[in-house]
Amino acid sequence: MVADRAGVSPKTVSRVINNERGVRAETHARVMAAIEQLDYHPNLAARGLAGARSFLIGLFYDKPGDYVSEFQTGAVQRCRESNLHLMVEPLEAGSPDLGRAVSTLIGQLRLEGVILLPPLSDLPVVHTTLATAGIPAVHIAPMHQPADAPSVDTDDRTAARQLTAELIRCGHRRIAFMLGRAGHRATEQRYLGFADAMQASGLSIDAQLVQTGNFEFTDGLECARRMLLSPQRPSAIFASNDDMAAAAVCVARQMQLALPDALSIVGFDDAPVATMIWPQLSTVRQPVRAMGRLAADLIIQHEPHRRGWPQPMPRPHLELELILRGSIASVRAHNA
Amino acid sequence: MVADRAGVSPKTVSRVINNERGVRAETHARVMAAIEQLDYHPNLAARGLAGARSFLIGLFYDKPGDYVSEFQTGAVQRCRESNLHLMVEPLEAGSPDLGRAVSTLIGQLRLEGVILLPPLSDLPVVHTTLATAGIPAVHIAPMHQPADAPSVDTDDRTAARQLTAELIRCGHRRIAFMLGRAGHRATEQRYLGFADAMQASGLSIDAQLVQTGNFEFTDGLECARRMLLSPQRPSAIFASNDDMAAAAVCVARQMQLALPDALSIVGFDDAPVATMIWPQLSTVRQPVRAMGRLAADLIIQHEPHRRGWPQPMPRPHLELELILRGSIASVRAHNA
DNA sequence: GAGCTGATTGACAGCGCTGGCAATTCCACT
DNA sequence: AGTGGAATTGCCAGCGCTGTCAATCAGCTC
Repeated sequence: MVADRAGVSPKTVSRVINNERGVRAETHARVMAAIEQLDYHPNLAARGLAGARSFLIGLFYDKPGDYVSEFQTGAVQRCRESNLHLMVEPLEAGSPDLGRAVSTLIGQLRLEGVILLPPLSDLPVVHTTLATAGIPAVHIAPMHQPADAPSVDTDDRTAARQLTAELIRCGHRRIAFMLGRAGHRATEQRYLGFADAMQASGLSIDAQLVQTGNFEFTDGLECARRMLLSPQRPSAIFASNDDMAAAAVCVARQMQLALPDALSIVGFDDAPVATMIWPQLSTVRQPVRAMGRLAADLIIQHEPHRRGWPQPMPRPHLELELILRGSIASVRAHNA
Repeated sequence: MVADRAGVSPKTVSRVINNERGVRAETHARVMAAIEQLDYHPNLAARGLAGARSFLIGLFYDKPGDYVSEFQTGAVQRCRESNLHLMVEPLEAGSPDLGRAVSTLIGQLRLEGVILLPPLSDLPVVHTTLATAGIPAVHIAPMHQPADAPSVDTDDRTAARQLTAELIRCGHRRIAFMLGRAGHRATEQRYLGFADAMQASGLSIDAQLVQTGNFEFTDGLECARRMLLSPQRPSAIFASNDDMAAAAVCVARQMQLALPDALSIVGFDDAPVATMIWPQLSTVRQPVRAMGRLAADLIIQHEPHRRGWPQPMPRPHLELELILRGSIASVRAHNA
């Protein structure tokens, strides 16, 4: 069809579409014109079948949420630049036949690569199944970086250190820390950053003031209560995410504490809730969309050559952005 | 491969996979066993190419967010039951070459159907492009229901009426209303429901107490301020979504109003923020995941026959769930 | 047991494109 | 003009399945 109109063979049209070299400029133009006029769109399935590829990248996630949506938007953007498409697949991290589910997906779709959002990025079944099938996978913020696959991370530790340092700079000495879910890289890194800053300033961490909140708002309520009821109340709370920080705000309010003067609260993620409460949360913004973009990029960079990953294994760390808002106040002399 | 092992022709394997009738039970079992043993997964691209279909449904959205992620999860669930896959595609509602983008997508992917999330569900370009290509589309909560395509809606009007009635039952008489963005079906329906309830109780709506907030938190702040500064302060505020309701909470707090006693506030959507502030918002929960499921279902029901949509055009309305939480208080005698 | 009908099954071509080559064209240089 | 080598282009087969239709088979009837 297009070939006829351009007066060339189908193969030449194929060459133009795939941007192969060795097509005379004049021919190229003629073909492009024909494509344009006929509003021709090559059939992905046929291209895939003939070329033994799929033009598909998978994005596997567990729980839906803001994060997923934002991440996938970034990933799709990058995919488009290379004429690929993103296949989103919710997967149950706890399911017993997760492995089977994954192998069905990759078997049917012949995905060219897969992006794993946490906590899937830490499940051995997923990793093994993918590796066995020879499908390149990029792990997002994994707890344990796989030796044979790249990962995309953010430097949570540094950001947590900086945010803690800011609290210290404002005169806070007793700072409570609310941990996220065990087994998440973020949980570990954010705590380490907090500890770094405390240690650097010669401050001790009161074990009573470190509570585990699993990243959930409701857990955060409980943690905050325990913290604020402790004999020596902290002057600041660092929550590992904004949901829990919001919980701390609620509890403080119920206890009639004047915010932020009587209690500074900071979170992490810059979730929507961070700016929907008063005082607005100081927090750390994650470049989620950029991470999606980068993850897709790693897959795409890898793809054309079909060799292993470049060495050293790419492990980009994206920078986080400190967002200081009204939830931090300086400690008055009598509190310090 | 599988055919050999089962001692049948490839065509019979195909029949089994596609669940076609006319395969003897014994043969069917033999093929299934072979499939199982070989861990065989049919190649989607090949199936698509040969069968002139794609096994792909598109989900087009504009802005990422919680809603999208939740919706798509429901849609994928339904797709899996029919061995289909969901292709998510962020599209810029404002872009001048939106039409071209859509036609490229459907041209390449040969989507079997498309689900349009608002505001895309109201853009004529999208609808026309899809219709021209003969691709079934389901419009989610469109402002104007297209005559030739089904839509999935929620009964916002009824829910808004019920929630307003609840406020009235608690003794509220002066109730302010915060409108969403103009041109959204939700904006209109929620207001109408509010007006229904007011009228049913013989209450008048003070024009000063109806403000437009565009569904944004920041706009909500401004609206709430105007409402609460008005000569006769309302005893309750109905915000068209939870983000704006959260804004009202913030403003009320800054004005030292005791919540919920001095001011009741209700929202809509049951967004995450609804339970992350104090008092927790009374609101209306949208069955987002169920909507995703249903939208996919409509496409899938339509597909096998390749005829037009059934008549009358399916326009399911899902029920919303009233969620009553702490943000509503009864009006004291002296306020009423 | 022949004959007939409907249920199963298989043979074959082809979906729309891309690899792997062979054929052709182009161009610089003798 | 003749020649060799590189640059273009086309031919052919086939990717892994399914649509079509013909072939075969099982179960009955007489």
